[in-house]
Amino acid sequence: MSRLITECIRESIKSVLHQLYPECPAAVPFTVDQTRERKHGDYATNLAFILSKKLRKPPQEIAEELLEALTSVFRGQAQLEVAGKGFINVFLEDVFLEPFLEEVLQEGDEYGTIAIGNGERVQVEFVSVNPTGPLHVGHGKCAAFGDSLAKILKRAGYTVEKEYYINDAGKQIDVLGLSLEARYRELLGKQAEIPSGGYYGEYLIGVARMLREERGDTLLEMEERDRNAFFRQYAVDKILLSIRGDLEDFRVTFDHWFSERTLYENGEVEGALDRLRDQQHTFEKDGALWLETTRWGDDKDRVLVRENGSPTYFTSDIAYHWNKWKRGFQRVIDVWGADHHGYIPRMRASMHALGLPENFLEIYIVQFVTLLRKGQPERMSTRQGEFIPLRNLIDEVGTDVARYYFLMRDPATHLEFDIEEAKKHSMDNPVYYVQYAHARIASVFREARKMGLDPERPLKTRYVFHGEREKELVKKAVYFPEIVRKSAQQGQPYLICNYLHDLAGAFHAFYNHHRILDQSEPERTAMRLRYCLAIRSVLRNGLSLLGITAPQTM
RNA sequence: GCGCCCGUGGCUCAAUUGGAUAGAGCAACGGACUACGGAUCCGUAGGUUGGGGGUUCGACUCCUCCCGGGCGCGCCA
Repeated sequence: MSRLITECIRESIKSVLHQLYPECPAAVPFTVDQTRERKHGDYATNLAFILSKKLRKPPQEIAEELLEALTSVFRGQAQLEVAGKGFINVFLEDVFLEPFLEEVLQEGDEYGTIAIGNGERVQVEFVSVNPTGPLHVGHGKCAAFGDSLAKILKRAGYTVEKEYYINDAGKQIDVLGLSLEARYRELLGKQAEIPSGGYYGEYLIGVARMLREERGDTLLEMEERDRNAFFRQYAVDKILLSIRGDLEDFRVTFDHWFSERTLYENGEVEGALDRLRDQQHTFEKDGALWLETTRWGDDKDRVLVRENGSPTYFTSDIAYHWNKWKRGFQRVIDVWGADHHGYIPRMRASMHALGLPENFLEIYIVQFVTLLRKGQPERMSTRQGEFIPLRNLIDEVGTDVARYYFLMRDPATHLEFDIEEAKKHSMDNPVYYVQYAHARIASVFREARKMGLDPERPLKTRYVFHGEREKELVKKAVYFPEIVRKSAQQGQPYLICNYLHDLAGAFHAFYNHHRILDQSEPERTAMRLRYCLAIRSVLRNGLSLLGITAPQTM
């Protein structure tokens, strides 16, 4: 389990706080964090500003009062100063960093594991694309995000399960079956037409070919009801198979694939309806059954059961989330494409109607991707067939690059993805920049072994930092657990990307300014090898949270 | 029309969630050790944070009104 430097500093500050101001409540919400500028020290706290309101004294005065006590608490570990209008800056001594550096080396691949999740059971549901066509690039962004978020939450101490919800019921699937049937008939030289609102994509022709190969023309004689059911199921199975294959090549896997149809088959849709009726949140109008979602801020009430007696998609979705609750998850995360954001209010309302806790459902909205190719934007829409399959992107730029580009930004913002730029093997490309740092360390280790040196050998002396660059590098490396925490709390993998890029930069600078392997300076060489070992662990662990490889050579 | 998201150097994005003089990478320009991988490093230039008003010790961040862009507003899923 990795320790957090900021927590360490906070604890020391808290002890002083109790001595000096016993009247203050235990939980004063002050922050300790890295400074933006070197001259402000390594860490700074805004404690004096926070206390100023309670104590009715100017921040600067309070900071001065605190300084003496703090200085003695941190003696030998750090130097302190009051600066600005009341900031207390912390300048760490080298010895302070030593145990944290040792921790990286000891924990290795486990470094960065923290315990904020307390084993809480969390489910992340993402992608969940209708099995009516292949995955496109926008789905790829959702896939990378959900997968990485799950990894990060796991690292932060949550018990995480990943799930894909298969929408294998409803009208769209009926239309899909009919579309496949039309393609099948075409292949057999029969008159056929794809129904309106149907699926014209070429992939269905491929599916139809497989079908012809397996069954010849025997399906034409089937009874209509059986035939429809058969085409539906066949289309869903084959398309799901290809979706699963694409996801695997994108290194995205799921713990569960949950079928919407089973909710109907097991009576869970009825069960959810009963529950909603019992809670008195439904009413009948125009022959349909409604949920009064406006009660919780939706702009309209929503239909649960149509006039013709069949439940809406909304209803099965409520049943699905009720099912998640019954499975014992304390929190569920839904990752949705931006086109579904209008769906949020009714979904939240339905959670209230079921009587579930306020924070049970968390929804992340992933904005669209604009693919650029030589300045030309390429739009995508599943319905019109003018989409770019995720498969093509993987084939063109590779999984590492695609995942990094999807993850390097807040998913709530529109992403510009320039394919030509992403293909360049140069410093334009942040993925390679980070991976190169890792490969470089591997290369240094290969050289070291040739010289008979073992980077894993523990140090016999104390660490000494030769210059600011070295210290800077180590300081950044041991900040990793902090980044894992922030990233988990905010649900933001991009913080990991930014951090890794920054750490790689610090390493490249270090590498260019210092000779690591120097036979005339064996002790310094040993220390630097230890730093490299630590950086390698952090780079590796960080990349693994993104689902990106850490190569030995490039 | 209503709702949600977004607006930061020429381009793509940060800014520790209200903290100190708004930082990086591309692109531009100028440089780097006959040694560990030059896919690297060092430096220069570039800003009224879309605009106005407000809240306070302090605003890119919060409130309000405009402007511009994206998405949504089915008894579809």
